[in-house]
Amino acid sequence: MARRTQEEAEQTRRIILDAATKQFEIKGYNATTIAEIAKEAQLTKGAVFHHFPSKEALFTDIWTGLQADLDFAARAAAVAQFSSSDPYAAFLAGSRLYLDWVARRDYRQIVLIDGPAVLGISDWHERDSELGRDNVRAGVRYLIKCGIIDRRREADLTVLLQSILNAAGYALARGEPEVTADSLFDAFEMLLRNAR
Amino acid sequence: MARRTQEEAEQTRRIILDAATKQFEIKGYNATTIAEIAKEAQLTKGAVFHHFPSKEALFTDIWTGLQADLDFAARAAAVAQFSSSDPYAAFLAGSRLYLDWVARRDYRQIVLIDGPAVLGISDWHERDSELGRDNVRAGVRYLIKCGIIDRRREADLTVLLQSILNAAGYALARGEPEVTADSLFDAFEMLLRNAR
DNA sequence: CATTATACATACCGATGGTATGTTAATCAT
DNA sequence: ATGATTAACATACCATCGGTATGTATAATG
Repeated sequence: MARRTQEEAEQTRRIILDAATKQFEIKGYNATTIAEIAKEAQLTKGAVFHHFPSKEALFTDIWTGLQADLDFAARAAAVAQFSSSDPYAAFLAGSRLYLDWVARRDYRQIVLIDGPAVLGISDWHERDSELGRDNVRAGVRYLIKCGIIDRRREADLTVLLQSILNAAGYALARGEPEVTADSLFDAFEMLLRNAR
Repeated sequence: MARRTQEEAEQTRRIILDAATKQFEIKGYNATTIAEIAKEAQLTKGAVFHHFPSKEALFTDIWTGLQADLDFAARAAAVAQFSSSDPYAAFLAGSRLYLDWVARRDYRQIVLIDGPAVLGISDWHERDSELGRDNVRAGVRYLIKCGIIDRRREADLTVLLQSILNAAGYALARGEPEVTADSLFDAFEMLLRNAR
C-alpha cells in the first residue's frame, strides 16, 4: 500500500498499540505473535515493524503507557485529597486507586507478570522507580515526619507497602474467596494505622 | 551414541538440570536456548528432549525443585523453633529463611521473575500456595488466637503477609538501594509486632 | 541368546522474530 | 509547480529455535 498522511500514520500506530495490548493481556507476551497483532489490527507484519523496532520495544511502549496512566491517575486522586490538607488521606486515596488498577487484567498481565521477565530486573527497576514508587515513598515519608517510624526504615517500608499493593493484585487475579479489593484495602489500612 | 545404564541416565538428567538452571539464572528463560543447554551439558538437543518433553517442562521441573528445597528448609527452621513452643518465633524463623532464599540469584530469576510469566498466574499461585502458604496462615491464626486481629481478617492478612515476603524478593532482585534481607526482615517484624 | 526397550545422536520441519526490498503517495526543496 | 526525497506501508525472504521423526548401539529382559 502507499504512503499515508502523518495523522493517519499516528492513528495506525495507536491501532497497533491497542491490538498488541489486547493480545498481550489475553495470551501473555510469549504466546503472542507479531502476525496475530497485525491481523488483529488488520495490517501486516511490515506495518508493525515500521512503527516499532522490535516486539520487545512494542511491549515496552505499552508497559510505559500503562505505568504513566496509572501514575497520572494516582497523583490526581492523591492531589484531590491533598488539597484537603490531609496527607495521610491523600496517601490512602492514591493507594486505593492503585488497588483498582492492580485488579485490571491488562495491568496485571503486562506490568506485573510479563514486565519483569521481558524487561529484565535492571530495566524494570529503573523504569518503575521513576513512576509508581514515588507515591508510596511520599506516604512513608509522612509517617516518618509524624515521628512514628524511624527514618532509617524509609527504604524498607516503601518496599513493603508497595509490595502489599502489588500482592493484592495477584490475590485478586487468583480470585481467592473472601478477598476483594475493598477488604484488602481495609487490611492495608489497618497495618498502616498500627504503624501510625 | 549408545544406550547407557539407568544410573548413568539419571546422572545425565542431573547434568541437564544443572546446565539448564545455570543458563536460566544467567540469561533468563526467553534468552536461553535448548541448544545452549545441551552444549553446556556437552550433549545434544536430542538428549535434552529425551529427558524432558519440552522447554517449559524442563523449566517447571527446576522451578518445582527450587520450591521444594526452600519449603523443606523453611519447615526445618520453623520446626526447630516450634519445639521451643513459641509459634510466633517459629513463624519468624521460617520467614527469615525465606528472605535468604529470595536473595539468591537463581531463586529470584527462576521462581520469582520468570516463573509467573512461564507458568501463568493461576499455575504459579496454585503451586506456590501449596508450599508457602500454610506457614503464613499459621502465623496469622496465631495473631487471631491472641485476640489482636479480627477473625474475619484471616484471609486478607494471609494474602498480604505471604505476598509481602514474595515481593521482598522482587525488591532484592531489583537491587533496590539501601535494602537488604536483614533490613526487610526487621521492617516485616515491626509490622507484625504492631499487629500483635 | 534373541527380543525389546532405552539412551542418546542426527536430520529434519514448522513457526516466528526480524530484514530486505518494493510500491505508492505525501512532503519538501527549489 | 515539479522533480527529488522520504515516509508508510506490503511482500518476499531469511535465520533461529522449539519440537519431531528417525537412526543406532547397547543395556535390560525373559
